[in-house]
Amino acid sequence: MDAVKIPTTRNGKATFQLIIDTTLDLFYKQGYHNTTIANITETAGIGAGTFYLYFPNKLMLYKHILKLLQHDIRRTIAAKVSTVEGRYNKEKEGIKTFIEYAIKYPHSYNIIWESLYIDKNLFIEYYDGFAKRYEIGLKQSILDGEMHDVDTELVSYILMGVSNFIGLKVLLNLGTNNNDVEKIVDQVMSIIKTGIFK
Amino acid sequence: MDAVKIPTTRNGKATFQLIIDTTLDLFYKQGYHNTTIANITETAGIGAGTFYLYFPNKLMLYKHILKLLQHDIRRTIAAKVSTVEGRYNKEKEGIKTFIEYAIKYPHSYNIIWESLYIDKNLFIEYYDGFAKRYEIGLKQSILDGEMHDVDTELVSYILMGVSNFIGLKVLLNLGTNNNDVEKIVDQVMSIIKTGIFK
DNA sequence: TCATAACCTGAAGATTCATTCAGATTATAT
DNA sequence: ATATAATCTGAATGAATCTTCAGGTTATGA
Repeated sequence: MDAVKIPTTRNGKATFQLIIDTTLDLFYKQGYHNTTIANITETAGIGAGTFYLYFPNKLMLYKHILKLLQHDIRRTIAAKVSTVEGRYNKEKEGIKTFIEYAIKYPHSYNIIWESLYIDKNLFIEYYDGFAKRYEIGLKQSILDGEMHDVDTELVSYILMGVSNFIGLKVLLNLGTNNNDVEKIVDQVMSIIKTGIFK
Repeated sequence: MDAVKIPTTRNGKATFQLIIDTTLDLFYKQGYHNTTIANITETAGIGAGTFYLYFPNKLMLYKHILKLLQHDIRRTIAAKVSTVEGRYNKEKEGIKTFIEYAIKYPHSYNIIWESLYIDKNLFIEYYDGFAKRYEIGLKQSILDGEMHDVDTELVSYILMGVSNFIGLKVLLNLGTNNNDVEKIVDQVMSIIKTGIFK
């Protein structure tokens, strides 16, 4: 068996969820590679064998968690973006939501990035998928005349790079100005809008 | 002993270097966590005990390598940037050199990023240091009237984010347009210069 | 040349960790 | 009520890996 086994009863579901919650916390604190199965089961207060009732190994558990997080982060951004009009506002809302998300759920941010060092293909799938979605909106904005005729693929990577590094900065508390997300986002947007050179 | 022991004789230096070269390759191909000491010594064709003659453990070897790479990448960029005049040209040269470096030495790029999941402080030190250097140049450009009065800390993170994600894109061969670095850099610069919105 | 320090080896012990499994408990549907 | 499936346990096995060390080789400087 190499797939995740979904429990059917109430007790089973609770244990399943307990494993996921415990693991989220441990992966965040210690990283994927430094977290052992024994580590997870002991912290969760369950028998070692119970783990294997639901997950064939640590990697499958990671993949399962990654999928959950990806859905959640995308859903959150999509929901927020849909509440505003115009590409500029949508872009701003997207970046803001992403950074807020990174601050609110540093676990997620951390675990998604770690995929690069667990299974490179997971990472590629994630960011390539993200970029492709981005491009759809960008292309529309160009058609609408809201945006210059840029290379949408490149711009989607640029925007991901910007969001991710600002997220990283805020998350790791690098530098000094981390207090006010709204303010940070405003500045980022103004730079994206008009460029930095005279 | 918890430090790296530098060899004194010619043979010693050769073995030391052999360990580093072998490890660079293995870390790149398999990642830090999937690379064992036995793995390194066998590939290098030396006895297991020889490793411990120079490095107390894998982490110290990693730190040593990371330091070497950081110096090299910074030196390379600084050298290139100093050959051109004006902040815009310097910025362009910096981004171009960074991306070229990532393509030429994917090992380095990969190993530096991995620090986030080996020892978070190493990662923080690296990028915070990089940002601080960046800021010096940016501040000067503002004084010279070449650049808008932006938040230099924020802009340095934005520029790092952009370079890193473009590097990532090219490296992982994401998307389609990866052939011509010069062309990519030109587009990136034009976006940074004038912004993306009308 | 030869004493000495540096260098090198790989088998062996120690440790950590993943995974199994026989046996026990619990929930649920009929 | 009870048969059945689902759930749970944790000691035990075994595989992978780190690290040491006693003994051997090589290079170098006096």
